[in-house]
Amino acid sequence: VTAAACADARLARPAPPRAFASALAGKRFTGVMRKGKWLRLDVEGGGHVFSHLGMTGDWVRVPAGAPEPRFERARIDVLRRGRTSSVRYVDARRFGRLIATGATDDDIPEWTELGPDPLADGLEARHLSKAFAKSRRAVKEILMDQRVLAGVGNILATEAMWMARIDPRSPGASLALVDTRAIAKGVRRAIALELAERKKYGATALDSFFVYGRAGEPCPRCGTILSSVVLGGRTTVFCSTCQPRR
DNA sequence: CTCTATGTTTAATT
DNA sequence: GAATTAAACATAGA
Repeated sequence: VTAAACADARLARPAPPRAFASALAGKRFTGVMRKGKWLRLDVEGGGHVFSHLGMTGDWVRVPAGAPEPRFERARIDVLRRGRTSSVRYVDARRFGRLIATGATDDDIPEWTELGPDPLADGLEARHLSKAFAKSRRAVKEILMDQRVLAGVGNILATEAMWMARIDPRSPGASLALVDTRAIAKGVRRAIALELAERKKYGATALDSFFVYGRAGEPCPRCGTILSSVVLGGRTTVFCSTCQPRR
């Protein structure tokens, strides 16, 4: 591996620190794991590389020696079976993270504090009950809390609440066990549906959501015009008729 | 020019 | 101290 640009923190712009490159050069990646929106690569001899794509980040593979893609922030060239391939981290808005930890460091708090990943670890209503109990926060904000569930963001949370037929503003503590079960099922279904869509149409920007991004359009279930509110700084679309408040 | 955007962190306020 | 809210980050595209 050879690597250029970027040590840790915010994909620092001006003069990229050398730490990233020196932590990786000549090493081998020995494993990879995903948890929620984070990716963790194991580096031979200890240490990790952590990657989070933020809103607009992406890893793209380009032929060796290809010109630098627009918005490239970091580059990793890998020698494999005698051939060099190049992966570039591109991120227009720079909300992503790319962190190389030293051999003596291990996991970073952003990784350690993540809750269970619904896809990899499964999701039981029991787990959500604990997070909902005693909380007055809006249930959708709790779902998006990465310490509660890893990987559920605005799209999945919005879709899951619509599937569960519950107003996303409902306080966590107001939910009955049946509600919690419906929400757990909604999260699982929203993930399964999105994965199926991606399998079918590839990783291009998706638009096949029931309610996300559809404020002002009729609810696909009952025809009511979909409403929009802001929860935890995120636009939240829901149906005021078939998602009653608890 | 104005508004919004698939996410998280941090400061300020209640 | 806990919880909530606003602001910040940086840029494209409508």
